[in-house]
Amino acid sequence: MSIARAFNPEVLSLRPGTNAPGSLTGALDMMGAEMRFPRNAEIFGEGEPAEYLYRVVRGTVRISTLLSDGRRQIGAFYLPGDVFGLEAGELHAFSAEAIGDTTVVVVKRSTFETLAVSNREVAQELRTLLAMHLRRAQQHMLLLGRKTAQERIASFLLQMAERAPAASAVDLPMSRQDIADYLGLTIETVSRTLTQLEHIAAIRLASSRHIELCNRAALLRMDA
Amino acid sequence: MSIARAFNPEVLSLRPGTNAPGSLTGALDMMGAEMRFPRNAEIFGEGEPAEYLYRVVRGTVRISTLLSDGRRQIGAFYLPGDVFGLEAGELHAFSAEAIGDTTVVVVKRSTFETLAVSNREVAQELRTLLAMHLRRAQQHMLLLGRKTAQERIASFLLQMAERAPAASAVDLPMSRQDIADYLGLTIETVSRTLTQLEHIAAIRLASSRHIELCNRAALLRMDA
DNA sequence: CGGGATATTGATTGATTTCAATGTGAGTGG
DNA sequence: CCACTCACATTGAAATCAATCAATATCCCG
Repeated sequence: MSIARAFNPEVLSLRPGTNAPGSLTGALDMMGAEMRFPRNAEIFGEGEPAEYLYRVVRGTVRISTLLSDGRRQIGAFYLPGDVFGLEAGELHAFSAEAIGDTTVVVVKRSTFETLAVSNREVAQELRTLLAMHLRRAQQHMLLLGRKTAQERIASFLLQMAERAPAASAVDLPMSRQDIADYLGLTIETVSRTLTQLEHIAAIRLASSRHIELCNRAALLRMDA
Repeated sequence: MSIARAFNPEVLSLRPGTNAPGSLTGALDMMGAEMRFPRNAEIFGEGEPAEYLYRVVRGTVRISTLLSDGRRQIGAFYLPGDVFGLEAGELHAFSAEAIGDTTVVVVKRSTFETLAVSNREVAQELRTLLAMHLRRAQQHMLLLGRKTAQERIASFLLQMAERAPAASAVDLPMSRQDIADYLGLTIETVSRTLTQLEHIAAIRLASSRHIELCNRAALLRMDA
């Protein structure tokens, strides 16, 4: 049983609203219950009913699926501000786990669907959100399909940098294994490729989780 | 300039409606202008404004993007009945081409967006459609990430079979190159893997475009 | 019956995986 | 404060799968 369902979000205290009513993320903040998940806790599992919509407040979330023999594909990482948990059908196609201690706000999906019926702004936002997820999935597809290890790592670093406070360095919340499973590589290849990028002075590995992008142009060139 | 814009769909004669008003595909059929594209014609190009929504009537469509050095990734194939052309932003992230002679119906996106505002059924359908595309993209991601050539081909064949009239055989509208670019493999690997599957009697290559699935269980086992 | 595009098959190369060992860093308890 | 430990990361050597290079083969169409 996932931790998400061990609690009942509805009975948790509501947090005071912080912004525009009517907007989806606003509604999430206003009506959402805050939940905390420790490192590696499951937020929802593959195949479980998709009852809630989530927004990351602090920490990082990964969604993933397992192949029968244990190979894992990570579908996306969600950073603070990201909304996740939207699904095509009634069931989650991926499972979601906290990477490191993570706080999310949660609202019932049905709440939104009700809202969307009367509130065209929310309906529009739900569509925009879905479209954004679709675009990201397509981008990820491109990355997995025909790129070399070096290109994948370069794309990944640039992608993370886009979302980082400082564009010239990234703090990776996830392990090498997570990166590998996201990029369709092995942990060894990720490690080797990073060292290789350091050798050509495209990056600097300040520590294993903190990477400085010394030569953004070089990375962009690799991004193909 | 893409052929799609060489015509103006609005001046083409409207076809009589054939079904439920209010439904999205119904509206597409009713209000949509029919357009024909010869083999390999571009329906829309990457980076062009996403002004229309399309539905395949006859034929097959592929959406693809090119990497800088010519590598191509096919994002999806659309068969008769499929709706495509929805986009996150204002611009197409992929280009779309007809595989073989193809007929589509087209409506302006703005028409739908107007409709969606007043008609919650259409709004709901747009969301469902987006969600379906997202699910497919995620599925495709899985296929590209950590699967062997054999697993990719098996998945692909099963996926095509699901949509075929007879589940025990598939007629492939696309070339080996298209399959390769969809699966992130080379044409040679696709070809070799198909012969290999024939050798183990999982399939039979009646002709290069017509494949009989002799042993669905074996393919499912490979699907991992 | 060409002729060009499409597909298959073969030989070889090469990138990434796999197997294996070593290194590093954070947290714990002595 | 240091030694210990465990998880995580890096590095090395060998094996493997798919890509590449190259040659036929087949199909479709005029």
